[in-house]
Amino acid sequence: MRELLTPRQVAQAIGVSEASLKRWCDRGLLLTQKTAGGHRRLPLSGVLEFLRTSGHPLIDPAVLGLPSNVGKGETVINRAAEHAQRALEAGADEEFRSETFNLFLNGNALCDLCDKVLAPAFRNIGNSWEHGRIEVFQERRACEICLRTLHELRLMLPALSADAPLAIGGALSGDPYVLSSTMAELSLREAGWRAENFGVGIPVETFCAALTTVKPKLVFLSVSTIPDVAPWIERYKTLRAAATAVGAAVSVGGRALTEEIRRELDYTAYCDTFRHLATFATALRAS
Amino acid sequence: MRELLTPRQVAQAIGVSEASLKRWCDRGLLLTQKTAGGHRRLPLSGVLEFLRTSGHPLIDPAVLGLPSNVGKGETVINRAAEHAQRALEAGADEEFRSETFNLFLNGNALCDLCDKVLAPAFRNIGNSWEHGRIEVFQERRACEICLRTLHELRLMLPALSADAPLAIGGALSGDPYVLSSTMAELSLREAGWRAENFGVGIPVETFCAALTTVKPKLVFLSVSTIPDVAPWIERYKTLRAAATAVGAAVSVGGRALTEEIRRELDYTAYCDTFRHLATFATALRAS
DNA sequence: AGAAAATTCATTCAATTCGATCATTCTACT
DNA sequence: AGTAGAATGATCGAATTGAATGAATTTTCT
Repeated sequence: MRELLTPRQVAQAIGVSEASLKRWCDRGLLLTQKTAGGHRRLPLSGVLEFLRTSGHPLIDPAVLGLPSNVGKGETVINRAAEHAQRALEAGADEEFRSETFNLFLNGNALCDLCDKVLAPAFRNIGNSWEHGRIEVFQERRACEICLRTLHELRLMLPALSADAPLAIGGALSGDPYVLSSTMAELSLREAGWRAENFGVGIPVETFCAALTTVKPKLVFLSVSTIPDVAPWIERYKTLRAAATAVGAAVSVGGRALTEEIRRELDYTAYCDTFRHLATFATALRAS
Repeated sequence: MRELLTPRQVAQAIGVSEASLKRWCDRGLLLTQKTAGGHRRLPLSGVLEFLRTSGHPLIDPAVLGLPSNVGKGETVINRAAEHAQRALEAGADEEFRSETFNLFLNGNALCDLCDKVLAPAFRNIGNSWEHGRIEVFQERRACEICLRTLHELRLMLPALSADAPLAIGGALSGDPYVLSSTMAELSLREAGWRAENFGVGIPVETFCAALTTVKPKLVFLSVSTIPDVAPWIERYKTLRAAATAVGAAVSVGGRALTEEIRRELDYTAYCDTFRHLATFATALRAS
């Protein structure tokens, strides 16, 4: 834990503007040190003292332990993934939430957030789990926390325009990974699509029924695991044919889709990343 | 989402003058925090608490970030289940959301909301699905919508007190129904517990590991389906023994727990409804 | 070590909120 | 009907807040 904090960190942690915080420092409400150049530095103990004596609420506790740079730089993003992983494994939902929100509010697109922070974090969590470094409940708890946060981020997206095209999607039966279809849904919503996520374990037949019922312009399919390749490909072909019949595009993605499997498949777009999905969807919408 | 609101925002939202609102704050009718400069800040959860308990109408929901038509109509909890079912089957998420919020703001406890509206609605949806009246995707979409709304309601609960006891829970492997453990989590949080939901498909061993790691005071187990009774009971007994070893209570619930099966089980409490769970948890907390 | 990028500085300015006071409306009781 | 007491809404000057500015400082790279 860091000892000295910048005014910005403290301002964010207690939920006031930097200007007000500095005024409080100058009024002596907070113990303040100064660098040789005149910049304020606030010892953590003094901040805690202030919180105790003034009764001021602590809005964002996680910031007090976090590095100050919340930007878009590569290193920042990498560190964010590690941080997210640690917070998720520890079940520190507040910390994870505030870090994710920071990244979003600092202008990172949701699809990039998913690609560069959340997906890597869960890849690592998956690794930890396979190597027995963490328990299953930690992985499940992490999913719950992340899902909650994603749902909250969804609320922060701008309202859809009336002419937003419809996309439906999810994962076929046998695929238990709920997060990636939610991430795909969010990426599409961010790109202006009315994306409906059906979740995991959707039989192909009901996908086809949905295609004819709600007539989407796009079907997104998240493929995290394929228990048995040959029948899966057959099922996919059924879906693809149904989509083509109603003029819907099909985008597939997910780490189970190896190059070999993809060679067998016919699709409108294969998306390596959620960013790919978003750009593809934007292009499709324009046409 | 804004955590803290200014008196002006709240005054506009509930349709009274700022002067009156400030008097109410000073009389303790609304939970109020103050900035170092003496300005009032009102946490959203406290405002909602006030609205729910006082029955005061909500004039301008948009200010609080709520759906635009909450607080408008008289929503009776009796017909609500049917309405919710229709909206969920149709994928009308906004409609479902605003109706659920209405019920919440009208002072209905979350556990009652789950018991009297959401659970019946999903029972009916399950029936419709079994009789082929709706497609699988409609049921899954309904789950997604409901889960999102539950997560949103979670944000509206007042902050946990520092001494809130810890509860963990979820559903054992083989149980696919995610909603009920989330409802249990919410009911417990409303009752002042720091409830952590691990979700579905938790192996018994990792439950035991969690018991020794995080040392909860309560384990809640949601049982919607039991694929094979005898081994399930064995697994449960392992869990129960581990809980007893660390002094944790065990509450079970769910429609798969028939009377026959319950006779075989040893537990601290069997909860027919989420209301039962809440009252049991409150009693346990008091001791 | 040096340059570029990011952060923080002090200050100003418009908007908001403070506490207090006053006229009006509502309610309960005789 | 009449009145006392309480709650409401409006208004006031003083104080607080948050955003923006250009200059100075710190951090992060090469």
